[in-house]
This record gives sequence, structure tokens and C-alpha cells, in this order.
Amino acid sequence: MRRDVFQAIADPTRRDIINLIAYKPLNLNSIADNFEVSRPAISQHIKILMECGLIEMKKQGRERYCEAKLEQLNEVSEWIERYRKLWADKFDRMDDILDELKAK
Amino acid sequence: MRRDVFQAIADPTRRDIINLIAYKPLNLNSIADNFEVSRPAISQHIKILMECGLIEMKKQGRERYCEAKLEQLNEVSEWIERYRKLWADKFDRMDDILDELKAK
DNA sequence: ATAATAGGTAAGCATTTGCTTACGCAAATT
DNA sequence: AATTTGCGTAAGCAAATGCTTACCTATTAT
Repeated sequence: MRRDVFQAIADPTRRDIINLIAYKPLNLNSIADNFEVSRPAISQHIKILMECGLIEMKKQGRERYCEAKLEQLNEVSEWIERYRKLWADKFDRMDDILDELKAK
Repeated sequence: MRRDVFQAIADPTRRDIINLIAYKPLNLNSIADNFEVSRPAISQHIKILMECGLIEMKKQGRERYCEAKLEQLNEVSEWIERYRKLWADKFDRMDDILDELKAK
């Protein structure tokens, strides 16, 4: 029952779920429509995503809207960023980030 | 046998292994000395890390030196960065990165 | 040559994971 | 009031995971 973000995003279906609701919350059945596996399977994935805070649910009548809490990815991001300065292409990527910033 | 980086870093022991050799390659037994589990267990973890390119091995006599190939983390990093602009704290983190750059 | 060291790998096992079908209940529709 | 819809969850199952012990080969030391 170690439900951490690293493990949550290890499953490709769960990553797809996150991707699906990143911009717009969806209710559970709408999410399940996008996958080949059964609704209960999706329900279980969403439970896992909730347990590590990557998703929050808002009840709305009989529907449950799932909203992505992407800031939870920060834990993973920070772990990786610790090593970024050791990569060869460090400055190229920094340039990308700078360009992005300037574009704003 | 889907050996992708996401799954590789889902295991805390494997993350610790990466952390251990991030700056300095170590041979397998030296790595295993840092963990409570057996040497074969570590050997199996390292096999997984190799299969997704996160580690490369250099034979040196009877020793095998394990070197972290951190650029493989890029796949995870890129996946997360796609969502960073959706976080609330985006610009705070950008400031951090800028400060880091300036310090160089 | 013999022994010690480094490490790969198989077999066995308990636990976890991911899925299914079946069922249950609350909210909405008719 | 009866039915349909949305969704949680239990039970069951196959496969994957993580570990152990046992054994093996190759290199180094004595």
C-alpha cells in the first residue's frame, strides 16, 4: 500500500488518464470511454491516482468529476532535476526554458 | 517485460541505486553493500536499470562498474514538463532555474 | 594449483498488480 | 413508483514483482 507518485505514474494507463484530464476534468465514465479496459479497471486506477493526490474528485449529482492535481508531479520533477546538471545537454535545455519564458 | 524508465524508477531501491552512482560509478558489490537486501536482489535491480538504459556496465577485470546514464531520465522529465505550465507555482520555479543559471 | 572474490542466473515463494465479472446503492429519468 | 445511469467495491484469477538460497563461471590472490 505504498502509494507514491512514482509508482502511480509507472502504469501507462494511469499516465493516459492524467493526460486525458490534464486540461479538463471529466467524470469517470467519460474517462473510461477512452480506454479498452472495463470501467471498474479505470475506477481502480483512479483510486490509486487519488491516493497519491494526483487526482481529486468532485461529486456532482451522481457523477464524479476527476480533476488532475498536476502539482503532485513536483516530487518526481524535483527528484529528476537533482540530476539534470549532470546531463550532457544541460545548457541546450536551459535555453529552451529561457525561450519559453521570453515568449510569455 | 515492458521495461520503461517510468517503471524502472518506480521502485525506491532502484532510485537509491541511481542516487548512489549518479556522481561516481561503483562496482556491483560496492553498491550492494549499501543495501540490506542480498547481492542477487541488487543484481536483478541493476539488470532492470540496464534494460532501460539508465545504467551502463563497464567490465574491468572481474569487476563490473555501473555508471548512471541520467539522460535517460529525460523521457520522464519531458512527460512532466508538458504539464508544468498548468501548475500554479510555475513562475516561482522558473525563478529558481534562472537564479541557478545566473550563479553559473 | 588452490583458494578467494566478483557477479550472473535459475528455482522457488509470497505479495502485488491489473484485470474481469458480479453485485450494490444513490441520483436521475420515465 | 419503476427504471436507468453513474460508480464503488468485492471476489477471483493470471501475471508480474521482489526477494531468497543455491549454484555456476571467470578473474585475482596465495
